[in-house]
Amino acid sequence: MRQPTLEEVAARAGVSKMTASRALRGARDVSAASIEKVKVAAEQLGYVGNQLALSLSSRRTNLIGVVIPSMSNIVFPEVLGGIIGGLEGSGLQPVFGVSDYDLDKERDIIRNMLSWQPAALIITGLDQPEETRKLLRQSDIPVIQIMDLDGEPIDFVVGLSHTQAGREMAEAILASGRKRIGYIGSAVDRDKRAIKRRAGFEAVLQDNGRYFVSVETSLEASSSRLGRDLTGRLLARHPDLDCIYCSNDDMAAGSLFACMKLGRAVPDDILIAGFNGLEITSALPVRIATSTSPRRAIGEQAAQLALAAMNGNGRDLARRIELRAEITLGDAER
Amino acid sequence: MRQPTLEEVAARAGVSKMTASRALRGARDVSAASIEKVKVAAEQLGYVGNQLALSLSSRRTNLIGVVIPSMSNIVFPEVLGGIIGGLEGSGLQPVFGVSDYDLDKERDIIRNMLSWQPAALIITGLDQPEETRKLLRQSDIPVIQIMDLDGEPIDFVVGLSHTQAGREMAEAILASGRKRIGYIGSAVDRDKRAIKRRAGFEAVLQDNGRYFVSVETSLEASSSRLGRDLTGRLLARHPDLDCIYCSNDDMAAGSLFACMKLGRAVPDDILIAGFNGLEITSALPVRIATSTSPRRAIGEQAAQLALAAMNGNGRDLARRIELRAEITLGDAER
DNA sequence: ACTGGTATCGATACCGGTATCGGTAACGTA
DNA sequence: TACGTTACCGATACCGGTATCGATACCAGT
Repeated sequence: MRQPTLEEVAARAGVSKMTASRALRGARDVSAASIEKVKVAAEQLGYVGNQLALSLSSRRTNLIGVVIPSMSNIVFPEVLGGIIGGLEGSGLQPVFGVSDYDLDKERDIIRNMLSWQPAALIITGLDQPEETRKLLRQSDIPVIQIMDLDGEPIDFVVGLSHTQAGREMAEAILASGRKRIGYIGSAVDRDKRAIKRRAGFEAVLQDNGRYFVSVETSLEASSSRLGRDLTGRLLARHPDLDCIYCSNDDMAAGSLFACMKLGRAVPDDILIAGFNGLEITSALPVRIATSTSPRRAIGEQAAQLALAAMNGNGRDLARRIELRAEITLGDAER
Repeated sequence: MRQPTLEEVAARAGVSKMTASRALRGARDVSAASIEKVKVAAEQLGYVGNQLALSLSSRRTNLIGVVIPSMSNIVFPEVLGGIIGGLEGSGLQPVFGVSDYDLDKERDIIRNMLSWQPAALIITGLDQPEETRKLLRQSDIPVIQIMDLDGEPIDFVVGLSHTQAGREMAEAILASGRKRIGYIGSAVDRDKRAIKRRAGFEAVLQDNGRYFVSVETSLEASSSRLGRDLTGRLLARHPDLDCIYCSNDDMAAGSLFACMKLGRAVPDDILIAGFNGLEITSALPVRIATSTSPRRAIGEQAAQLALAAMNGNGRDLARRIELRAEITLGDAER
């Protein structure tokens, strides 16, 4: 009554285990007649196969480990969608883990994944501590770090420079004539990439003899609610701001809603800028500025890179793929 | 230079493979001295372990297969978050698959997952065709269907009645005095649960001698942009609507934005109703109606049910856990 | 008739762990 | 002293597949 094994399928088909194995895998050295018999037997028994045995025996798995920091920020599920898409038809199975932006947790997840002997690993960010990096180097499989470019890659990296994204947004905003700029930030202790964007933004401000007029941050994860609340506080203290740079689009949406509630005209009176280019920004009644991160493309490219690296052409592969975030300022009427 | 095996760890520690295995697993029948030696050896070699061999040999895995229809609708990542949370500390590893609302794809994913011998399976919805159900029954592992309650469960089910949710929303809306109600729908061929909500809603309308004044639907996946566009069309034809029921909150947000753009007062002039209770609805400058689906709770309960069912107490477990969506009409000023 | 090649198949040895069970040493007890 | 118990350990047999290699049968060519 258990799941039937290959042995049983073979017995029923009147051939050896080995022949049955070959028949089901479509390998050579089997007669058409045998293939037919085995397929019929497998069908009748509802044979499913055992990947554990397969992988152990053949010493390769079809697993790709993927570690992301969060599930509640839609950006990462979108990256996963890209990875799944990029793996489509390759026969590879992604396995996910969520680190909650916790580097210790990330290490544990990676260790756990390695014990499944994955064919490759895709992890988020470049900020892994030495212990994790050692684990990854020892494992001797392709490691692809995604999302970020600012840092020292282990192996392959696909992403964008967040410092640069912050810098470009600052330049665009300054060019548009905004002068009194505030900042609201979420998860300021954990979200390394938001920190880099802010740093890039502030660097440009400084180069132009400016600085953030006011800053409101929180340890909480980003959300539109948090964006709304921090904006409320920011504007209570500094009603004269003409721009608010937000750690991401969730925050920016909330910031916009706070402005609407206060009767502030966006973007004429005050410009709201975020990051990611979430779908919702294209439906809002007024435009906010954002840089559209190529998150789906990052997933796809990472998946394809993983495939290529597994197939041995590791030598002549680009070890660094830079994708760019595209800025929309939203000053213009659509 | 390969990953070291248990054999090598044992050799280095000067004990047998078996003793090393026991030491690392914390099993009994090993002296403290041996445990120490083995742990040191494992540490020195950077031993990671091989789950494939472990699972094949012990005939049990720590895998829980999870199939969801989409990654781009934030609701499902949130369910996954709940599942991950519910599994925390149990040593179980969730493995995800995304079906894109495609039942054939779902079957293939399930077949693939079964070949990994998971300890349990969590799948979305109750609308699997017979072929898939047969596969699941044969597998002889606990199967937990989530999100929905309207249908015939295979084994366990955790969710809510979408028909009921639609019905309740209709009742609340009618009770608030709305009379001319329109509907906008997304993915109308695939999103079975949205279909059920609409059916429940319409049933109540009918009971009250009413009907949708107008309906706009699309095959596209739900998005705020689609909600905005469909609302635009709806109001162009029927400017006198005093309520729009949307297939979900993404659509409802877009619908709201369209109303704002048109200068319609929400909710006084026109009420927008959605489903899910997405985070964003709590930050909007005006309130929209929604039913908050207990999606994280569904994930958590499903995970706990899976744990319980695996541990053999299958007999005396609730086979059906009903959670309820909580309605917020949003008429009241907050 | 003999040789070599091709197509097909199966026996055997793994893969890297764990389950099981029997063996040995040390210790307590009659 | 003999015996039973307990603590600890390792040999062996798997788990369910695949890799590898040799065996067999059949055919064509000389």
